[in-house]
Amino acid sequence: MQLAEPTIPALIISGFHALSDPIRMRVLELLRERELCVCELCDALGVTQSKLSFHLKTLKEAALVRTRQEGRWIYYSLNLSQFVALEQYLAEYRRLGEIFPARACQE
Amino acid sequence: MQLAEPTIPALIISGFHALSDPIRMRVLELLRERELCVCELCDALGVTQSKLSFHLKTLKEAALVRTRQEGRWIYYSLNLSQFVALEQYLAEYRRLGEIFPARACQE
DNA sequence: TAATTAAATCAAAAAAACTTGATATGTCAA
DNA sequence: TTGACATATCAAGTTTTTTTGATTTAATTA
Repeated sequence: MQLAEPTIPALIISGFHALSDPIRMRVLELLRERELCVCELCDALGVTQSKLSFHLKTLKEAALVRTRQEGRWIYYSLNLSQFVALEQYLAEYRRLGEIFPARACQE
Repeated sequence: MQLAEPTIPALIISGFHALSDPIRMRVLELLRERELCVCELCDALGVTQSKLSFHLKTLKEAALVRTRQEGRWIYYSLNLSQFVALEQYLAEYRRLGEIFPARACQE
């Protein structure tokens, strides 16, 4: 992945990138219910530990998840504030629509 | 890119993927001002026509932009409804935070 | 301490995304 | 018509991302 323009924060780009993979999306959807450790996620998703670890790292680097250690387990949970940050980035576009509403009758 | 779970619509995945590249992001930011034709975007971004065409196709397949032909020019503009769709997908996660607020004093 | 388990890391292979330069397509103007 | 221009497409090469299997690290239990 190439470097972003200064105007586009790296966490925004890496956040959207993290959201663009089905396995990672499924991880996030599972974490909506509650925090889960890696082996629970492995079981639920039916993917190898090593593969999952790769995707968890991607999610963590994008700040979409947090981790917490308990004994030898690492529990993953959602970092909602980063979801909000991405949502707000998109919301900037919607505000535009309110300023310049699409003209009717133009396709 | 792998196939998504049935629960995750393809346009959501491809939308986030389209948003994960700096060139495409810059295109979208330029289009916030007004619709632009390909050559205007080329000039503004300083990228080759062929490269830009590749990225525009990605954006279009993700339904983030629309096109309109005028003579030999193709004008690109934002498709705000798809931005809203992505925003709403993320907003589902925020709703969660309201239901299960993060406990204070925990890291 | 030795064995076991959870998870991360690494290197190599595979797959996907992106770039490049050339060519094709369609539109307009001379 | 012919030529010029705007854009899309294509094939080849390059880079990045993802997968795989093996290994490592760290924590726990026997």
